[in-house]
Amino acid sequence: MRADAVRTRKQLLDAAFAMFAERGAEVSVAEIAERAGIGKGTVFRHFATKEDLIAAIVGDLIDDLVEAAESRHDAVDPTAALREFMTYGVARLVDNQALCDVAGGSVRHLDVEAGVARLADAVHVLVGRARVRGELTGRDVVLLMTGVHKAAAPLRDAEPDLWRRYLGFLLDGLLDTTSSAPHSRT
Amino acid sequence: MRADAVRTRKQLLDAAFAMFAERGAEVSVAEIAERAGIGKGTVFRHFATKEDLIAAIVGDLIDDLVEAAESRHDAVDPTAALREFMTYGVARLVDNQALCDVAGGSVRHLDVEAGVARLADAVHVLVGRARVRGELTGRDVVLLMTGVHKAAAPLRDAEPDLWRRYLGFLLDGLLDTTSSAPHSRT
Amino acid sequence: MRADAVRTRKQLLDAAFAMFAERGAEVSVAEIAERAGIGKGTVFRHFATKEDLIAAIVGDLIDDLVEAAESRHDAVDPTAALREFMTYGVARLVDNQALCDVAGGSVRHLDVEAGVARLADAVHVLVGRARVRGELTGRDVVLLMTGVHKAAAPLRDAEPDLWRRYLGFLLDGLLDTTSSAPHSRT
Amino acid sequence: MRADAVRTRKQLLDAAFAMFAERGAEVSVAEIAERAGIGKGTVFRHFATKEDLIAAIVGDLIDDLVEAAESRHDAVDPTAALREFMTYGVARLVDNQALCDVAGGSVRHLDVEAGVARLADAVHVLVGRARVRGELTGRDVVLLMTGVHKAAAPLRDAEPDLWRRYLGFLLDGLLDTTSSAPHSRT
DNA sequence: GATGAATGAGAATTCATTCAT
DNA sequence: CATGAATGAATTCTCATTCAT
Repeated sequence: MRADAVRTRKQLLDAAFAMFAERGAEVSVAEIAERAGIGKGTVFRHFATKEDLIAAIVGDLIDDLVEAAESRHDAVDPTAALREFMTYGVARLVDNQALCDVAGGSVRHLDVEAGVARLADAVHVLVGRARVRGELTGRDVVLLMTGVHKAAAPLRDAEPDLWRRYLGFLLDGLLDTTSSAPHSRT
Repeated sequence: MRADAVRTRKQLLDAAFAMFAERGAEVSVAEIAERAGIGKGTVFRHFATKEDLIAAIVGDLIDDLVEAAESRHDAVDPTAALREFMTYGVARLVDNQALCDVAGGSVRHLDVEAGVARLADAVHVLVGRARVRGELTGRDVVLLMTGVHKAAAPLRDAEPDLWRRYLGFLLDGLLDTTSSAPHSRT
Repeated sequence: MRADAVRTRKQLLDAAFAMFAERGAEVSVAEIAERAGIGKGTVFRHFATKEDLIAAIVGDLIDDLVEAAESRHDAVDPTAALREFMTYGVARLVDNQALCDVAGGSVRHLDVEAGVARLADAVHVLVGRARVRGELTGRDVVLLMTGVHKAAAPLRDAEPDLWRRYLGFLLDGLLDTTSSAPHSRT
Repeated sequence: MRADAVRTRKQLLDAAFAMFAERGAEVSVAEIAERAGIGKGTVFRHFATKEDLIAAIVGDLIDDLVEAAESRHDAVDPTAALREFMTYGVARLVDNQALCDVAGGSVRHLDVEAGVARLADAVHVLVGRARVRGELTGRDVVLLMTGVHKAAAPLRDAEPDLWRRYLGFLLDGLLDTTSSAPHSRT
């Protein structure tokens, strides 16, 4: 890909990211193109359909979360690592509210589903090492993160930190708190 | 209202309920009318706008939940009552998947907002009597219920009971478990 | 026709007259029915189509004007009579602004056309006796009256009497002013 | 603007002009698009709303009249100039029958109102120099022109030149005829 | 006879997508 | 390659008219 095409693509992704985050999937391609400073046709040159564009944006978000999970695979305190990861992840979702709302289910896209699967795997490793009550899969954690976000979303403007309280409730139910220093008794 | 009008209205509400539950507020009035076996114009005779129709559907759901909450106001075991109510409520949301998605906030309708406020009040009484950890309002409980539902929603078809596990996690974090027999120490 | 049917018809005509006068032909049959305190179906029992109803209303106006013209057929001062008639007629049109606006041409109805023809004939007699410049038919006078009304109509609210000035201009051009006492020199 | 877009726009304006002239503002955008041989969406690409389209059409007509008035501001015989202008103006209205009907007041559009104000000003200069009876503003002249047109409009097809007679009546009432040779007495 | 419930043909407008320039 | 002009299906909503009760 040529240098200017790369730049154009970045402008497009930045604009789409920002607008989807602000207003959800309802934003029109025309608005995104305008904000990106490019023509409508150019959007479709990069992404065959609007859904492909959304999938690309969501994909970037997922990639970021995968990295966040993997970077904690060798954490000294795995339970704290899981807690940190979930906090980080929900914060990301909150940043992208409407976008998540989009990813929540209305988007049925192969790339997204593959990304979610990768994320679930990466998180599963975290879960496996952490001290959690009962059975819990990486996929469970991913779903629960979206649940925390969506529970707090209606009041995002009024109480931007509400999700932290809700995540706290969940973590209290999920984690074996004594495990916050799991190796100390060895 | 005439007998045939009552029947038509019921057909309309049933169709709208089912389609909103399946596919959310995105379904068009035309589709609802077709499924109900009535004309487009008839929908608007019963509900002046599409939003009014949605509000009516959601309103019925909310009324049911309000009643479910109020009927437990004098429960002998208030903590169990809250648990029961939340279980009942999430089950109702699951029945109406996308509809909840609608109630979540995307719909801005006076009737809905009033209903949600009533529900929060009714639940607040339950919360006040139950043994819960820390501060918790009726509104928190309502929001958390939608969160549980939405977390499990993507897998509703594959694992219809997933929400029960997720609700269990939350309740573990929320309730003071010893309170399941609150009077035992008297 | 039974007595109550007569009463119903009068309510309908009164309501239709008032609403057409206020807001023109755009008012819906439903609104007229409501204002008349009768059912929509009853409107169509009396008038097969909305246009028939409009024609009836306009017809009443025309009948009134025909009478106004005929009552002056034997006036002592025919030129003054014509002037009076035109003043009376434009005033009637102004009362019914939007209605006239409707009758102005958009309505193509046999009854209306017949009424206008009768009116033109009745006015023609007036014109024939008055001292007017050049050729002038009854139909000309009728059309000119609507023209005066329509010229002033856009400012009806701001300057309710503007039409009197405009009618004055026209009469100055139309009438032989010395004729105000046409028989005095005999 | 691209060459093909210019052509499309012209087709659109021509079609809209003709159809508004024939049938007034009631014609649907769909019909205009069909007559222009373009898609419905293309109409809205050029004019955001139907009212904008109407305003554009009427605006062109008004601009033409403003120019016609201003070009006569320095006429040697001001009274003849006013007569000429009014003749020219009514002729333009006759070309656009229903369109004028639109401009008459039913359309409430900022651009149109501004244009009419400009026209009234330009005509006022003409009136100020002409020898007219009594008080007469530029706005009066504009309104009276529409009145002449509308009076004759119902018979436009049968007697296309009827408006000339009616304008003659009005001018006889309006103008001080001796002024047709204003310098003769010097 | 009266009623108002039901109808469905439009109307204006939006927007993802295609394609000529 | 990039552009934005053109498209037309889809959407919400209105209203004259019909007809079962």
